[in-house]
Amino acid sequence: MAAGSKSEATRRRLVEAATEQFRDQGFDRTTMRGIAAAAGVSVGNAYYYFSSKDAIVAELYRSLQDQHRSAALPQLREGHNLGEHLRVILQTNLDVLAPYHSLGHQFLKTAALPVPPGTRKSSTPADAEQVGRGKSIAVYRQAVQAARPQPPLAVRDDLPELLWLVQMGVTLFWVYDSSPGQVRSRRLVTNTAPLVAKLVILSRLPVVRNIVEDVVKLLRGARADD
Amino acid sequence: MAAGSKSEATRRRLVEAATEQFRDQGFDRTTMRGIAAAAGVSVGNAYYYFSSKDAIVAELYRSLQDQHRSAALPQLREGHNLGEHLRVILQTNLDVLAPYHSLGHQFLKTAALPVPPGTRKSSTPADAEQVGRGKSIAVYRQAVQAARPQPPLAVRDDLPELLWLVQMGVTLFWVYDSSPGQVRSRRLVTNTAPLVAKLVILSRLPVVRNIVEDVVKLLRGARADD
DNA sequence: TCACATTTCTGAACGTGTTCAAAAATGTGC
DNA sequence: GCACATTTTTGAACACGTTCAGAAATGTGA
Repeated sequence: MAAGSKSEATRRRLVEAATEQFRDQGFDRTTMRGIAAAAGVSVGNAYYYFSSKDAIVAELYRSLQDQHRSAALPQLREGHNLGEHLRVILQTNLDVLAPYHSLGHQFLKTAALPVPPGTRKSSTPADAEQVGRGKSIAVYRQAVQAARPQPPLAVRDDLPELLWLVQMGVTLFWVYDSSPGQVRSRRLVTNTAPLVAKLVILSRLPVVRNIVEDVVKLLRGARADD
Repeated sequence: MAAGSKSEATRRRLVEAATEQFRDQGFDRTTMRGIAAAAGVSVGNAYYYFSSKDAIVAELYRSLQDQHRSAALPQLREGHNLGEHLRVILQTNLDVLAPYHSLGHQFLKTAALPVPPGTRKSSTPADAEQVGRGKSIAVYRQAVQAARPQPPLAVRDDLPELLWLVQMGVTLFWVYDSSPGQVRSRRLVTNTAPLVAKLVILSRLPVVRNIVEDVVKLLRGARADD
């Protein structure tokens, strides 16, 4: 067997126990002692694999992001329009996240949003950004590429990142959506997708295109590193 | 003296001690024991006045919102254009929040965003919304009213709420802005204000107005109560 | 097999937010 | 002033996330 497979097994048991308890009892009622017990190890040992309770949540979020990608990508069939693609991706996102709605706030805190100030690791220059941002944008790049009709050239390059921002917004809404089953978030997706698609089409008009360009510039300026 | 003035004094001492420690040491390093000690009372007594550490943060946020209103309103001089007003309000907001940047995430969690699902108090039908939402929107109503030239009639009614949403977005950005002194948030404000103002002017054009109307409908639909 | 280094694991201990029974202080009707 | 209810205060106690010194298990080279 591969070296460290025993270690990997322990780690996997911890993740599985944690995932189950997070899903069934939410964040607060899930304790490190409970996770460790369910995984058959001591508390201290859980901390050998995960530096904090939040770190386990972050791992869970990463895994959900992967599930989302795997579920969404095969549905991006060539020839559908952009609105359809956007709707599918956003809905799949909510589907995957749904069982963990009570963890939503932790997802934001520990993974979805930029690193909170004060905590840094200066490893490689390519530092850790929001979890899965790059990969998520890649999904939208695929969605844009496969869409028929093709979005106007003027916005095509920036579109994947903008659509990812829309996803972030929807996810933010979902996190704080207290409606039963988060119906309101589902409705938001239903309504947002065609609206965004319409907006993309309209960006052929100079007025709209200029606005979009301004917004893109605004976001770039906000991201600039000094 | 008014009845309960001794009690109010204790409460005030707690708030002052907490505010100072939150400002100087941030959220985590401020302890309930520390707050209680600085206020000259026991831990348990602090919980007689505030049901949790978060509740003190919520109170602080409420007070900062009031400060923001008091500082922003007198600057809304008749005759300035909407972009100026928006810039002033947003900048004042960051000015007031600045000393408490390390509390930003708590602000979001406990006050700025809608109540997290699962926690409810069924008092009066008019339930507690986001802290100060109504009052904040009133500031923007005033800003719109005093602006010259007046925004197009088509969007004038919805504008205050939309501008408040912009403020929420900027605040969200600020919370997770790790640039020194949150310069990026300041720049975001500088760039956002004129862009929004330009957009408002453009909403005279049918295309743009329709988009804005669609967005408003979208947000109303998301807020609807089933 | 042995000696030693590294990885994995343990459980007690610390400081935290929060709760609670009961004490002290204050108010109220007479 | 006195009995009693109410408000205010106390400090011990609980469960939690996290840390840590060291024990056990596993790997490594001879």
